[in-house]
Amino acid sequence: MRVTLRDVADDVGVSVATVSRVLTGKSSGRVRPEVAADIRQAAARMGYRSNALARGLRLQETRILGFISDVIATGARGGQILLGAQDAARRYGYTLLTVNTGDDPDVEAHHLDALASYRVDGYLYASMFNRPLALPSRLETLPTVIVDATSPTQSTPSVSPDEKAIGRLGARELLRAGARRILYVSTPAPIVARAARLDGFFAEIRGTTADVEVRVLEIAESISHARGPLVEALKSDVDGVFCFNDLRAAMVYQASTAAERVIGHDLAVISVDRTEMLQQVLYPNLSSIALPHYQMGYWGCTKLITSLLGNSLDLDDPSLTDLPACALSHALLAPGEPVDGASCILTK
Amino acid sequence: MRVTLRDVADDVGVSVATVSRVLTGKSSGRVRPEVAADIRQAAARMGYRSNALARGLRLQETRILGFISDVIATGARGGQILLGAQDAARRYGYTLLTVNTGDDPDVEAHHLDALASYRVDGYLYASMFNRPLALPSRLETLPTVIVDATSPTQSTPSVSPDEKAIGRLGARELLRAGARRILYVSTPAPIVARAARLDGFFAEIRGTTADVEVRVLEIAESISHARGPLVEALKSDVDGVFCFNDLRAAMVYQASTAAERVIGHDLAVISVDRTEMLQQVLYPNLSSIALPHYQMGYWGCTKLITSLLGNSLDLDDPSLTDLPACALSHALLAPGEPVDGASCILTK
DNA sequence: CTGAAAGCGCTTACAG
DNA sequence: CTGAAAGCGCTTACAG
Repeated sequence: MRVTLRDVADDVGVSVATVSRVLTGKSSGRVRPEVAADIRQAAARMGYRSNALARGLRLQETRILGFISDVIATGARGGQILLGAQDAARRYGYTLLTVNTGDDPDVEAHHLDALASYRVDGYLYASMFNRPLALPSRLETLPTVIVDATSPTQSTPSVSPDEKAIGRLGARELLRAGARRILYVSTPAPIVARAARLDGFFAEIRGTTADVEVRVLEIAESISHARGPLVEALKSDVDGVFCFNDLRAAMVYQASTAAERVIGHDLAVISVDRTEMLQQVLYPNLSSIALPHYQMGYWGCTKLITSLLGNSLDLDDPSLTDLPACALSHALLAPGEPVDGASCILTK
Repeated sequence: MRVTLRDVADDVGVSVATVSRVLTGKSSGRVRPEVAADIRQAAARMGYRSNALARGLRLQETRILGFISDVIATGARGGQILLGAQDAARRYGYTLLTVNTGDDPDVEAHHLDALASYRVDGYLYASMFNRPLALPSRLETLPTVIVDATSPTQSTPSVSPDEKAIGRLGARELLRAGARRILYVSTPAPIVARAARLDGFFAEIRGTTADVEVRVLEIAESISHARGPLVEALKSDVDGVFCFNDLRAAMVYQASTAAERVIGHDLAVISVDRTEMLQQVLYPNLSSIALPHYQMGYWGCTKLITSLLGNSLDLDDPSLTDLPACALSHALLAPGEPVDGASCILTK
């Protein structure tokens, strides 16, 4: 039913070998140009589409990559990683077999079986947030790149956001906006980003000559618990707030009303995540440092493919070397001005 | 390098035919039980994993399904469709080849080529929001199910939310909470959901004996434009608000502060979408009707697979017949009480 | 109960 | 410049 090499060969009156040579671009100097043209034309006319299974079987190379994520493709951020990876894959003629484990080892095992069955050439292992992430042992010996996480043993290449740079950047923006008594709204969760952003933040503060006071407040993700402490903290003479993420920034917005502090006037606020929905909803617009999810996906996939092909990354390609931790922003702090970039951490 | 049927056969001392029979479950009464046991054991010991490419080539059936979406897998809601589809696929031994078109015809064409190359058995075509959606012509003759959209020509099976039921449900909840002067905050976008939810809403209102007044206000998605009209509207004697979606609900929350109306006290609010992030951020917790994304994905994928297998849907399976347009909810209107369900619209 | 053989659709070394 | 042939790893009708 589907048209095959054989069909095209019969139509033109040549052998399948010749058709194959022409259609895989191995014909220059090896097939008469007129014949090649005929073949290409017939293939197009007949709607020939090479069978990737047969090709994969023969070549022991499928050009399929397994994209494994915990619960990532579910959230908006994870979607961006997937998109970036997909764009990179497309560019090199690869396709992604996506799979979600829901952080369930049984589900993961099932999916790893499936991916192995389809003989994917390599794996992208994506995490829903930056953390040390041990690869399932079955993947340890296979071509794999970790995205938005790091290998605890450094044995696998990975891309993750430069959390310290994010902290630095946030501090810089608040200082630039004139803030001197800063509230740093953090998370109680012991994740990589908590410590690293705080480090970067203080590193930047120490580097300034201004007299700055910082208070760190950790709040949970539930507004009902966070509200009280936040209102309390905002009632003091705070003039700048660094928010660990947009969720907390949204809480700060709510609390600021109760504390009768006007954001953009009494208070400068900077946050991290650039959540689209909150961008549309918060007033005045939230200044937020974007995490480079798309870029990490793109970089991770390119890294994987080039290593599969035995090449190294093309460092002249700006999409590979220019990995900002943030791009444009509604700049509440200095309206109209975009917030600067900070880079990713690439291993190997 | 990879272990094959041949390897297992040699190890046990039988032919590949016999091994194949045992491993595909076609051995009962056709292979001696002891031999079968030996084979299974050897296969497990050697870590044999059947080659899906060879199988697909031989059987002309790959058990791969193409999951095509516009920009859907990028958002949180789209992720849920994908998850549901993935769970259904896994249950039947299928795997998903996911592809994002970004609403770009060239990208779509490229991906359709790729999916055709891999000889996927069928297609799931998912939309980022409920709309009439014409299938690319190449898919028209292939097994396809549309998810979160409807075929304008009714020629392709589809699942989409029962928007009217959502409108009805919202009205019912507001009435139950005692609201009598209702503000219906809609969207100016001419999409299916706008008209259908409004229809359902008014149908429900007309069915009540209470004396209810409704005012419809359409606002765009930008807080800076919406704020003025919303504050204005809320300053009147409104006692209930139906929000077209959570984004608008968040705007209503903001505006209510400026209008000095207290949500949960002066105002009952019901919304649609159940956006997780906003659930965590809005105070008091937002009552929001969830859209059945996971269920639509699950249903669509099951529908596709059963039609591929020549079966019809198993209507005794509750996960297929019980498709609520909403599930649990923080019920601001009547704290603690979950909001009822409303079903999906399934075609064919 | 079991095996030899054909064939799914490709690619490429080999021969001419 | 071109073709016949082998082989990737399976499954299954056919023969025994």
